[in-house]
Amino acid sequence: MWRFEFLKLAYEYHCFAEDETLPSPTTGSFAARGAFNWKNNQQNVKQESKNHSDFSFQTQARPPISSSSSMFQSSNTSIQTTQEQACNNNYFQAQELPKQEYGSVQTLSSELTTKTLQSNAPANGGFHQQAQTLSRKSDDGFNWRKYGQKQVKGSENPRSYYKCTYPNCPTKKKVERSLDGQITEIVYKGNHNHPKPQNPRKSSSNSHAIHALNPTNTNEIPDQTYANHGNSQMDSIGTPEHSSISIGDDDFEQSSQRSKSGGGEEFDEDEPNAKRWKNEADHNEGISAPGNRTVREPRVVVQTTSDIDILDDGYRWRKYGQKVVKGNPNPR
DNA sequence: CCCATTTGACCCCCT
DNA sequence: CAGGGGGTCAAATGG
Repeated sequence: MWRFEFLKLAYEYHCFAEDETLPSPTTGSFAARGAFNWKNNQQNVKQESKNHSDFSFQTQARPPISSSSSMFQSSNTSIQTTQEQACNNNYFQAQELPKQEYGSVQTLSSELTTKTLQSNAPANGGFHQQAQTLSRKSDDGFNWRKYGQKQVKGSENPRSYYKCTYPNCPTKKKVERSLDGQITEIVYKGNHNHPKPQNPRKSSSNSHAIHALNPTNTNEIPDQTYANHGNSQMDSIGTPEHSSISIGDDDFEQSSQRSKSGGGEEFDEDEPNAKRWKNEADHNEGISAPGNRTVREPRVVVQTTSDIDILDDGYRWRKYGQKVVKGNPNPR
């Protein structure tokens, strides 16, 4: 059961989604990317795409029965495209906003850290197994291959690096796990340039759960479409990964141009992606917020700093109230 | 034998 | 300019 919550500067819009198949409550953030170089692990294929989006989220185990909460925030880092955000049954697009605004968002949630998640993560064995399957077995419907693991300074949790096994797919993800196996953070990089595999190789139970998602289910988690079909309501799965911003809509090239022209963070296409990803991750971490609320439904929060009141998510929103929330200078 | 994972080494961006 | 550190490579290992 997921609940998406769009926080929009002053007002808060709610879009509810329920999805029993989501692996765990997550907290995340978005960041768009510029060009990057992709090097295939086995073929050493250098591939360039001109746009690239990241989606990072921090996650915590969902108790076997009681569900916890989650939320992710869209970082307005450098996504400069059509400002589309959708919270619907199976598709989600984050909107791009000028980078200047990012700082405020970061400040807004800068204190929300992974540690908070960890502290609230249940330490039961059931979750451990879930965490194990989360990345290794493509519970998100995609196949991932682990290509590295490293101990990151400042965190005692090892970080694993995965890449999508689909040929030439640039998508990667980083998974950080706590010592007990709980996933504390996942950072997605790139858009899948292919549809979700019909039969995910290693995805058994989870994949079933994913496929069980009815496209007509209006409460499904935001979905990520692969780059070439950004606007399509393609077969979707309810995983955070699919929430990665489909800023590209059509293809990487267009997205890149948008990113550069939008005054956002400019990425040199020649720049190796390694550090870029690092920076993005930093951004994401800065804006990521933990989903540690003990509400029944995991909550997804998308924060934008757009000046317009209408969320360009393809849906119409009617403001039905405004309130000053304690501890928040901005009226809700 | 094939494929995925492990893991130490290397690359290179950032400070 | 150099060192730190994150990201990636690729040989070794395991299933």
